[in-house]
Amino acid sequence: MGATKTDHFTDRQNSIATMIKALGHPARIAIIEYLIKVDTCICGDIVNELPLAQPTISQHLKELKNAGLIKGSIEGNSICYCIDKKAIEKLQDYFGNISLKLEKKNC
Amino acid sequence: MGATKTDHFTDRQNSIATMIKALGHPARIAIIEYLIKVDTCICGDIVNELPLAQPTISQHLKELKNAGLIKGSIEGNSICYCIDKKAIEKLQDYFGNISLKLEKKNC
DNA sequence: ATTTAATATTGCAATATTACGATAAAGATT
DNA sequence: AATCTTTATCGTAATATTGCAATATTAAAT
Repeated sequence: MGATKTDHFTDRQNSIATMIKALGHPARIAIIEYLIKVDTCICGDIVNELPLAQPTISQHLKELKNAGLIKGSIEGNSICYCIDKKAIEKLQDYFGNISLKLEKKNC
Repeated sequence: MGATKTDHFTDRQNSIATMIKALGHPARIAIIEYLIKVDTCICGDIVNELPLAQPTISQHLKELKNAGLIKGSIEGNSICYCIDKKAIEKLQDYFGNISLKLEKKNC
């Protein structure tokens, strides 16, 4: 095996898991945190910031983009990346809702 | 390769990524959501609920536990699992903080 | 038109993850 | 004590992820 059985879970569960999974790597956390700091930047900036090779950064950016966490707009030669606020809000809502539901419960 | 270069990121980044990563799988999302619904339960209940074999569920529970997202207390023969509120709050805070920082920015 | 700059893609090796059957471990039940 | 119940662990196959060198792509600059 090795393949996640996505067909056995709801679309919503798969969708939120995909989004969360994209953030479940320190390099991608670091990219997001760097983007928070600088607002927008190009791939090369991140390559200079993090100890990973350019293709690796490019791959991580692709994953973040596929998950909807960042947006990239072509700016002549380079691509200007930034965080998609809506995605972060979605995650915030998800965990906020869980917290709310847990308040009433005890364990 | 295939091994994450954890040594190149901060402890905080690695720690939050580990926690988030643990939730980045639909089965574990489903387990957490089931736990929210029933408050506490034993492994067997989850095995009955989800379309995965017992060893697979046990493995997912282990990962959630290692990440600090759930707690398990021995209850005679079985183990009573429940969500660790503090962990969820930590995640909520993390995304809440990001949202806050993003409010001031535009992209 | 050539060269330079910035990203993406390809191909590949190393490692990690997912899933499950078989089995072990440990307390409960008879 | 023997059996049942519940969960964990081991072993293993299939697949996915991570990381990078080499190369391709695309636009800018000369």
